[in-house]
Parts: sequence; C-alpha cells; structure tokens
Amino acid sequence: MSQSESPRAWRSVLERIEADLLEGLLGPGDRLPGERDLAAKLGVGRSSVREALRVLESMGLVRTASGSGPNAGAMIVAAPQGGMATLLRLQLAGQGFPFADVVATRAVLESSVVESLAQAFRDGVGPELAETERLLAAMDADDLEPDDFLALDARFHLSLAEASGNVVVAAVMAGLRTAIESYGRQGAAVAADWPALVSDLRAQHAAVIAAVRAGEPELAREQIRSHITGFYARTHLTGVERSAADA
Amino acid sequence: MSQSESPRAWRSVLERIEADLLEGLLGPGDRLPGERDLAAKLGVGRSSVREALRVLESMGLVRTASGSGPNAGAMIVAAPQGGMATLLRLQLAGQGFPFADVVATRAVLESSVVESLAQAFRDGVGPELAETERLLAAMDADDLEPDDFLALDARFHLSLAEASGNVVVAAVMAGLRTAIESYGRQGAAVAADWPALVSDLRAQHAAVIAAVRAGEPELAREQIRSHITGFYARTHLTGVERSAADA
DNA sequence: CGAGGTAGTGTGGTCAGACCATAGGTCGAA
DNA sequence: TTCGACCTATGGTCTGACCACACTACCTCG
Repeated sequence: MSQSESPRAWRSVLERIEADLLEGLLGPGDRLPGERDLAAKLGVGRSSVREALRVLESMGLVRTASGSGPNAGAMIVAAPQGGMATLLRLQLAGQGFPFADVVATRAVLESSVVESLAQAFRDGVGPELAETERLLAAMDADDLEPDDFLALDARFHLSLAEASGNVVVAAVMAGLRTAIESYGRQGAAVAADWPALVSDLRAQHAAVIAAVRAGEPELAREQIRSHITGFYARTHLTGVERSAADA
Repeated sequence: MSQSESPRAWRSVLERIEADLLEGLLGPGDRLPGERDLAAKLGVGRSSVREALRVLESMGLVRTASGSGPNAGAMIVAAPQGGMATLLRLQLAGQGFPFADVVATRAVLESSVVESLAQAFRDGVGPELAETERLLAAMDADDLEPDDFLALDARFHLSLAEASGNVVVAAVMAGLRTAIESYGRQGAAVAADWPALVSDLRAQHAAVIAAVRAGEPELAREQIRSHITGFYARTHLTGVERSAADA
C-alpha cells in the first residue's frame, strides 16, 4: 500500500478514474467495476467510492443502474449537457452567476454559432439543417401551448449549435438555456401578450435561418443577438438588455 | 414518514438546498447545518447528505472545512471557476469534448471578450486594465521559465475576461484553459523553439491590448483569435487549427 | 494576576456492516 | 418447449462507530 497521502479518499478515487480515462483504459461505453470491488482495489471504503461516483454522475460522465445484467452498474457515458446544465443552474441559484451574464453568454455563443453556419453556407459547405427546419415547421402550429412552443424553441436553438459541430458550444448553450428556464421567472410575463410574442419569435427564427442560408455571417449574428436579448428584455423585465448588449 | 416518493435520497437533499438557494434562504457566506442535523431534518441518512454535499462541492458551490469554530462546516461560496474547470477537464478526459472543440470555444469566448472591451474603449467607458498591464509587464522578464510564463499568460487572459465584467464567460474561459492545460500535451512542443515562441506571444499580447485601447473591436477580435489558434497549432501539432478556425 | 498549556467539544472524513429494491439469469416443473 | 419461482449481483440507503482536526474553555503554574 503506497498510502502515504491522506486528504480526501474520494478525491483519490476520482483522480484514479480520471487518469484511467486519460490513459484510454476507460472510455465511453465501458463499465466500471462494482462499488465494492473498486473500494477494495483502491483501498478505500465503499462510501468514498460512492461519493466519487456521485461527482462523476453529476458531471455527466457516468450513468448508474441498479439490478443485474448488461445494463447494470456504472457505465462511462459522454453526456456533457446534463452536467453543464446542473452546474450552471446551481451557480445561478447560488448567485455565482448573475442572470444577465448567463443571458449575455448565451447570446455570445449563439452569435458565434450562426456566424459559423452562415460562413459555411457562404463557402458552399453548409450542413443539412433538416432537424432545424423540422422544428421550425413544428413551431408554426397554431394550437401550441406556451410550454410546448418554448420546448420546441429550445430544441431549435440546440439544433443550430449541433449543426455547427462544436459539442462544447452546444453543451454550454444547452446548459445556459436550461439554467435560465429552471429559474422559472418567465411564466407570468410570457402570458402577457403571447400571440404577439410568438408571432415575433417565428419571424425572428425565419430571419435567422434565411441569413444563415444566404451566407451572411454578420447579418445572422446580429439577428440572433437581438432575438435573444429582445426575448429576455420582453419577458423578464429586468436590466438584462443593458448587460446583454455589451457582451 | 411521508416517504412515498422515490429514488435518490441524495438528490432530494440537493433539490432542497437548491430550492433554499433560489428562495434566498441560503446565500454566499451562509453556513449549512451540520451533516448530522441536515440528515435528521431531511429524514435521510448522513451518507446521502454527504453525497449531495460532494456534488455541491465539486460544482464549486460549497466549501467544507473540518474542525470547529467560525471557519468550520459547509459554507455556501460562489466559486464557479473551480467547478467549471472540473467539469470541462473530466469531459475532455472522458472524450465527451474533443480537444479541438475546447480550443475553438475558448477562441469564441475570448474574441467576444476583447471585442466587448474594445467597444467599451471606443465608447469612452473602458475599464482600468491595471491588472492586465501588470501581468503583461511581468511577462516581459527575461528569466522566466516556460511554466511561469504560461501561468502569467493564463492570468493575463483571465484578467481580460474579468475586465469585461461577465463572470459566466470568465468562468467558462478559465475552465477551458485549465482543462486544456491539464491535458498536459504541450510540454515537449513548447520546448522546441521557446525563445521565438515567447517573443511572438509577447508581440501578440501587445497587439491585442493596443487594439482594445484603440477601440477597434474587429481588429482585437481577429488578433486574439489568431493568437489562440496559432498557439495551439504551433504547440500541439494536431488538426486543431482547422476546427478552431471555423468556429 | 497573567500566560501558557491542556482537556473538552463539535465538526467533517472515513470505514464497516447491514438491509433493501431491482433486474437479469437459472433451473425446475408443467 | 414454455413459463414461473428462485437465485444472485448490483446500486441505494441507513446506522453506528472511530479518527483527525480546530477552536473553546478552563486550569495550572509562574
């Protein structure tokens, strides 16, 4: 036992697993040993192993399942969006992240996404956008509840990020959006003039896509920015627009 | 016992604390009850409380300390950078985030930062940048080891993000940088032609700051982008430049 | 009377053991 | 052959115990 060090048994478990990940000994789809085996192998208690697994789970790196068989146990997955959403949501709740900064960051990332997409179309290598178009069409339905519309809207924005091909940007964007929505402030304000709002949103979405397909990076960028900042200025009634505009 | 609900005792603890945070019952600087008290109050075991606290700690929301007195116990803090760095590092290790996408995202965010700063200077409301200038001067020393230079460089970039005032962007940027460095691949490549590299980096930093102070958003944006993508293209010898360039 | 050491107390950190719920696998009976 | 009951391995949870640590209070000694 080279157990000369001391602090944080659970951290040593985390570091060991991270090292195995970097080493390539563990990868997406692989299953970790059972908690009891892992504890014995690493010379720590089972509870310490569990605490480390809990961190990995909350970060979106492992998925655990009870029972037996091929689906049981802790499996390495790559689900960054869940972990990112949890982190951003908690930091927002704990006042580590001001609401305005979260919205502003979303605007920054989405601007980059649509700029990149528009540039790709200008270069003649634009992606399919089939999923994006499908969501756009679904949002045209007349009988949508606000919650349903907003769910489609979220997937629309996410589909743009995924089309741009950068999974880090997509994960952060999805997390920011989730964090914003879990704040749950918009309900009342949204109801104020819903028909007019949804109509504007549809037009803005269409304009963004048109700019992207036309290969106009600067135009797409400005349109998505005003789309996002405008939405939160309209529904949250805070000083969001000021902070969002200068980021 | 109103224990009709379900799985994940530790998750119920997490949700309770998050709810208290949103409610304002808990905020930065406040201390949580002891683990034993919390367990009794929420009707769960102490180990479940600990698992929830471990998640909060890894997300940068609480800081725990043993012993007694005013500094002991679990305190609510707002340390988003630590949690963000952990998440990004783990996702990078677990192949959830391709290296190229991490670098590209850093380029996106830093471009936005310097653009925003340059715009502020153009509008005559530019911040002090005292810390930034100090770091820039420190990097001019001739006897710096590569590690020391890179540490100053990291703080330089972070100081820009902080000057822009968006803590979310600053936290993500710091996390991205930490994740990149923990990958630890650059050592060898950096040593190749260190004097020339450090000279170029100094010139690029100076050019970025000059563009910011001159109030040239587009120029600053392009310079920081080429600074970042150029550095990783030069030191990592991967296909980074391609993916980084189109983001 | 003051200074310094010492026992006390409460905190997180860890471990061991036990029990439960679940879900797949196994094997025997119809 | 088929289908049911049992078996087993897994994570999920709880309890109780002990340790290390740091502050507090008190007590002793100069």
